[in-house]
This record gives sequence, C-alpha cells and structure tokens, in this order.
Amino acid sequence: MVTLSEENYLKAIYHLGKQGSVAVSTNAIAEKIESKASSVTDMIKKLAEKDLANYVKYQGVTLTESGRLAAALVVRKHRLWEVFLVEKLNFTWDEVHDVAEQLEHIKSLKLVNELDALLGFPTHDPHGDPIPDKEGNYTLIKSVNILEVEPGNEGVLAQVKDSSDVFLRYLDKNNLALGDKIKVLDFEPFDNSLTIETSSQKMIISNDVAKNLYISL
Amino acid sequence: MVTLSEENYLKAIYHLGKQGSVAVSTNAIAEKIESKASSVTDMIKKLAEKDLANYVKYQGVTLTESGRLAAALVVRKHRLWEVFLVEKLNFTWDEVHDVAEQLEHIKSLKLVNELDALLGFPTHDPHGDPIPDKEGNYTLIKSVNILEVEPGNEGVLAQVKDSSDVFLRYLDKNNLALGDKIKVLDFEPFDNSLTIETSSQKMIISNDVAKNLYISL
DNA sequence: GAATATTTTTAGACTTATCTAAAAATATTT
DNA sequence: AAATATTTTTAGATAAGTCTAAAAATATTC
Repeated sequence: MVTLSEENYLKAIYHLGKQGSVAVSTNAIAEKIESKASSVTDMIKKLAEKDLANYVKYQGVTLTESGRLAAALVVRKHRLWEVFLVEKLNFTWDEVHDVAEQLEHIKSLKLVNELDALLGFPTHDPHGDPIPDKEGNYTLIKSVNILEVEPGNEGVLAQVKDSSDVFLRYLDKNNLALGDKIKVLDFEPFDNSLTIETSSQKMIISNDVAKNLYISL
Repeated sequence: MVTLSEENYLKAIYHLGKQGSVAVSTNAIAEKIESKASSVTDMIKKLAEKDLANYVKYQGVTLTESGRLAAALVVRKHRLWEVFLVEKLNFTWDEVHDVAEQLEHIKSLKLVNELDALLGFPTHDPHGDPIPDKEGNYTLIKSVNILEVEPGNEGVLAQVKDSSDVFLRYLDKNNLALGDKIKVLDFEPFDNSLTIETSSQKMIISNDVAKNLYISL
C-alpha cells in the first residue's frame, strides 16, 4: 500500500526528474513539496525500502520502474479529474488544481478507467499537459516555447507551463486559450517582451508570460 | 479544519444517534468504526473541544448543531458520489460503497453542488437512502419494513437497509430492485420467512432478507 | 588544495491517531 | 444493597510523518 504522502513524493520526483530518469536532489524535492530536507531524506528511505526509488546517500534519487508507474498513475488520475471538473462540472481551468490534488489519491482502478471512458479518452488536460495511459505512457506533443519562435512564424497554443490561478486568469482576461492560433510578430531586446497576434487581437506579452507559453508549429 | 478521522466519527455518531439527537455510547461507536473504546474516548474529547459534539463523561455523546451539519454534509457527499458512480460510471450498487467512502472526504463546496446539478438533484442514493441538501435536511420517505405489512397488501421497494456486497448481489441475482412493486402473500411462523410476489415472479424470502427490505405503500 | 559554503543526513522531539492494560464509574444480578 | 459484571476512562506505548539543530559529506572559492 502506497500512502498519500508517499504518492506526493513519488509525483514530485517524477516531475522534477523528467518521469524519474534523472536523479533528483533532496533540496529540490523539499522545495517542491514545501517541506524540509530532513523530512525528504526520511521519506526517500521509505520509498527505497519499498522498491519504489533508487537511493544512494548524497547522490539524489531516481524512481524504479514500479515507482515510475505508481507516479504516472497519480498524474493520470490528477489530469483526468481536471478534465472532468472542467468539462462536466463547470470549473474554470484556474479552479481545478486544488480539488484534483485531492482526487488524485482516490484508490479504484475501475473509477479511473470509467472516468477515462466517460470523458472520451482525452489525451491532454485543460493546461495542455499529456495524460498518461494505464501503462503510464503518453505521446509528447512537440511544442516549443514561444520565445524560440522566429518572428513571422505562427503556431497553435498547445501548453501552458505555469498553472497558478493568477497566470491562468491573466490568460482568460486577455482572451488567450489553448488551441488559439498565435503569430509571433516581434521580439523586443530591451525588456525581452514579445509582440504577438491572434485571430482577435495584436498584443504585447512580457517575458515572464512568454516563458510559460508553448506552441506547436 | 475537520480531519478525515474526525469526519468518520461524526458520521458514525450521526448514523447511530438518528442524526445526532440521541446520545450514543462509546462502545457503539467503537464497534461501528472498528476501533477500540479508548480511541473513541480520545476522539470524542477532541470533537467536544471543537464544539462539534456534546460530551459528558460516562454519559455518551450527541452532536452539536455544527457537528450535525458537518456530518450531514459528509453523508450528502457520500450519497451523491454513489449516485454518480452508478449513473455515470457504470458501477453496480454493490461496488459503490468503498469508493464513496473515500470520495466523501474531498473538500470543495463547488464540487458537491456541481455534482448535485450534474446528477439532476437526486433525492435518494442507489440504496434508497435520502440525500441531505446543502443545509443538511432531507425529507423522509415513509417506508415500512416488509415484515410489518399484512399479507394481501402491496407496495414499492423503496429502501434496503443492509448495503453489503453479498446482500445486494443476492437481490440482483433474484431480480429484486428498488422501485419494484411487491405484494406480500404469506408469513410463515415456523421460520419467520415471507412469500412475496413481484411482476415477474413469486418467491420465498428468509427473515434475514425481509428484515432489510423497506417498502412504501 | 586548504578554507569556506552548501547540501544532505542523523539524532532527537512533537503531533495525530491508534493500541493495550489497568483503574474508575456505572449497571446488573442475586 | 452488596457483589459482580460491564462500560468507560486514564495512563502509557507505538507508528507515521513532520520538524529543529547539529554533524557529516560534498561543492565551491580563493
């Protein structure tokens, strides 16, 4: 049995270490989970004991195959619930995170898979993040950060990296949504801002905003 | 903040004490929650401290108004999730309990109320139990145990008291479902069994089964 | 490459929720 | 109503998960 706390650590390692392949440091996990390094060390030992993580003192941690699968299943549940909340329960994309954070720990294989079916087997959540399948696999969308696009080129907004309320509400307020066609017009070296054009408007976005927008060409 | 454990105790007191009005004994709670009397005493003190329960040493416990409301909200969530699982996710009525037991602790007012709307504001769960509204109120269906019905009379199966897998599967196997019209034909004093007739069959049910069937006339 | 800074681990303490065993209060029996 | 039985509470222990402070290991700087 994997506890709620263990699941949260597995998820943190999974996200920080690119699905668990890259070694993750104690401090990085502590920061992500908002706990202390000493707590992380304790938990990592427990995960290693359960064969969910590979741990060498002072060398950081990676996930084992079963750890990676357990983490992917939590992420799968999180993202499916996010889709459910937006599509079926009228949540906005900035409201879903906290609730999905609770729902991701519900244990029932039937529940996840039926939910998946109810939603029509979605491949991405409301923020454009991919939803792992039952085996923990997903196909990456080949999207690039909008700052790497040469002025003159265009693409479709495919993913947003920051999922905080403020950022998502900024996008709503400025009429930017996943799936929108965006053309990059100009990069301003003075403040690293970007001028972009959508079907409805021409606008300037700050570097802080641009860093979080990913488009597929 | 009410913890998961506290919610389970509130629910037990709510159910054992007829929505919290009747004093409930320590041992009764321990049995319901499958814990020990000493653990119950500890928890009751905590609930009293938080003004969720009224507690006098050796005299049992009742719920305060805020305790009653908190308990009713947990029950509301439990029963709404059960309806969701059966109506939207193809669960059978004997599969819902364990999952609903987890889902009932998810904290989000918006979630409960949107779920309620998605399901069309149901008044009863798949076992015929009433679903409390936002204020914790519900209207009782006036149903009677089938053993109290005089032979010759008939009614509609409105509620089943036992919600264990085995019992619910027994009903499925024998084609008995909520809403079925049932006529009581004969009571057998030797083993207290009952002969009943539905639209599809005539059958004998044991006293153990009859005790759990409630019909509205 | 020695000195300093940072990161990580260890040791010990705290909280929540649980338990067992013993003591205290209440209920039941004769 | 005294003796016995049952219920409830208290006292002290345990496990999970967290913390602070100090020690140990690794990284960085001069």
